[in-house]
Amino acid sequence: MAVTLKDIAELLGVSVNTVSRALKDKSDISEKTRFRVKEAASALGYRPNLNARSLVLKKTHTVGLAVTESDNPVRMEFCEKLRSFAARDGYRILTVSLDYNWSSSNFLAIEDLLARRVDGLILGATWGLTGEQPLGEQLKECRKNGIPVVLFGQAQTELADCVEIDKADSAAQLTRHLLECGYRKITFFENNPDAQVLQGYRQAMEAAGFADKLRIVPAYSVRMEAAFAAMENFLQEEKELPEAVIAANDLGAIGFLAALRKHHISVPQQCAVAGFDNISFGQYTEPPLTTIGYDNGHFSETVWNMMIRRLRKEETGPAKRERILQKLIVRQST
Amino acid sequence: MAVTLKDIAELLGVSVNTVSRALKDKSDISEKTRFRVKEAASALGYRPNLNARSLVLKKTHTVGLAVTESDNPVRMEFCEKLRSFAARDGYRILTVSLDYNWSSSNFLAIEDLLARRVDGLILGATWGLTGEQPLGEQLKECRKNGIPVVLFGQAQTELADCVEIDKADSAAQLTRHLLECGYRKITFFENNPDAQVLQGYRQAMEAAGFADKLRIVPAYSVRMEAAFAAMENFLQEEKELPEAVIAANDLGAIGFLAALRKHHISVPQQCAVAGFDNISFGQYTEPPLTTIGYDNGHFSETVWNMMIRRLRKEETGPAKRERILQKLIVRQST
DNA sequence: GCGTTTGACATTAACCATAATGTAAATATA
DNA sequence: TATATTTACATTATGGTTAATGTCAAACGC
Repeated sequence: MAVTLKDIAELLGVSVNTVSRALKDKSDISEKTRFRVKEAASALGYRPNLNARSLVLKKTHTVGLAVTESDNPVRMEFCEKLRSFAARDGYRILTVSLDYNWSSSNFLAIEDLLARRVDGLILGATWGLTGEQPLGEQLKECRKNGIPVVLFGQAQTELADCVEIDKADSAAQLTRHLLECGYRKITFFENNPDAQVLQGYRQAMEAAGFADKLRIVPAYSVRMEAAFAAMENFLQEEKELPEAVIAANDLGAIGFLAALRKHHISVPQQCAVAGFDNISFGQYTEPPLTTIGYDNGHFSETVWNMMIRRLRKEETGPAKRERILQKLIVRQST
Repeated sequence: MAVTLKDIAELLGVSVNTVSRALKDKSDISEKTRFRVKEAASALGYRPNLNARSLVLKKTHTVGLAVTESDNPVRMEFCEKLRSFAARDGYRILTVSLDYNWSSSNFLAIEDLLARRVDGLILGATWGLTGEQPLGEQLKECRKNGIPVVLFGQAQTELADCVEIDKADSAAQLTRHLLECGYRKITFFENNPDAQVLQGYRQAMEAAGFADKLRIVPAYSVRMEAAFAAMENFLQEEKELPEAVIAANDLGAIGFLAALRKHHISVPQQCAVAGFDNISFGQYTEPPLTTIGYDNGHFSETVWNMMIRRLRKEETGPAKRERILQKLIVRQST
């Protein structure tokens, strides 16, 4: 259906090669022929078939992006910024969403990206990534095939470049801030007992000599509705209000704010609230939210820069590791 | 570098075709050979080259998605849901971001999608889309080449299927709601004088006999920061506070809420606030936001269903048009 | 026992593009 | 003038896959 080089060649009575070279302004073509070819191409509405070109050149100018938590606005913003950096450099981003817990559908999604011969792979790493896992095999395959991989988030592997966010450190910073404010009974809402953030929380509490005040509520607080429900549930069950609560992220903290408001608990007077991620809504909540986060633009740019340097072979050494700075943003919720 | 059918064929001393057929469980292959081939394939780590396959089959199982306002969380959520519907049906979504105003880079972005031979194209339509525009030509090309196109948003063309959001109607509904609440001095913040929302606003005001109360402030209010600034500016310049303000979307409304709070203006007592889109944050603001919007999940599903029906040739007729229902959500900001 | 079917492969063509050679005529050089 | 070079093409190979034929021997029917 679509117009091909062959169609143009047959129309003009020249060879396919001539058409190809003419359209790309290469040598060995007379001005006259070049002109005739370009005329015919635009008259017929020729559009190169990039799949065929990729097949020959072994470059798709496509980078795969596989992310978890794709419903999180911060993550979405990250992906969007990544797309625009990539576009600037002539690459397209093919995005797939992964389950939060490692699953075979995740494996297949990445397999699909590789089957589509992406030039590189950017991967939101929330799993352990030990060598035995199928993902580890995929990463090794990528290395073998010269496909650069950049991980972002919390990765514990040397199999690929990584832009790291030290969640334990950020939790520790946040906890220290709350301690400095004078809060002691600080409760952390986190479903996953192995989460990095809990390590930071524990470490900071213990370092300050308040190990006995450690309090972890095993409830999801990464979404507003879930966090709202978790807080309501918590308020019903507990007799004693904590002095401060930490949510798994800002979305959760916003849910907390709403639940506390519903129960006429003033923030931060009766209970302080803090979250992670520094989402843009944080400065417009009531009260504005104290949080710790990174600059999403800088984060995505760092990830993309690593990728483009690999793609351009400006960087060819072993796996690099970069750490993104977290910034405590103190607002009125603490 | 990557393993091909040929590699397997040579290893086993059979033809490429045999390998291909064996791997796809087709006929004309003995059990023994099939087994040997599959063993070898997994041993070598064979992964089909989907670009080559696409070249032959003329199907990429990829749908292009071109959107404006890609920094809007509602839009991002829409894209994400679309991706998951597509994934369920075995398609990948290749997303490109377009400028809000029609530009040549938009043209090139869509051209790139077509050059990559997407099976279909989903397009966020915020432009007039008259026939003269290059986009109109691209849409005609798609039709000629049998590439289904689904537009969403506000499109005024018969060149493609369209899932429509009647912004004028929603503005009218919102305005009527405010009038019913007893507000009369209703100010609309909208930068674009030709915006559909303003037509709805005017129509509702005039129908209620308050044409003299029409008040439009030409300021951007589609982002929180911009809306915050616009409202502050407005409050400084104007002596008289409106009874209600309408923002171009919920993000803007949230910016308004923050600005009004800063100036100790109570909402909705001194000034009501309303927006568009029904973003999920709306129910967690202080006060919770009155808004009008559609169900994003239903919206994206409708769009995808149109696309998949075209892709599967279950629908082959002329351009279809579907309208998405808008729902007024009254909360405490009015 | 001989023609016919069929099972299990191989061969060839096609998809659309790029790149490496081949080639004939025109021009330049010795 | 004879040879070397250049110009402007065409031809062929290549990329990895699928699909349409080709082929040959074993199994089958009568």
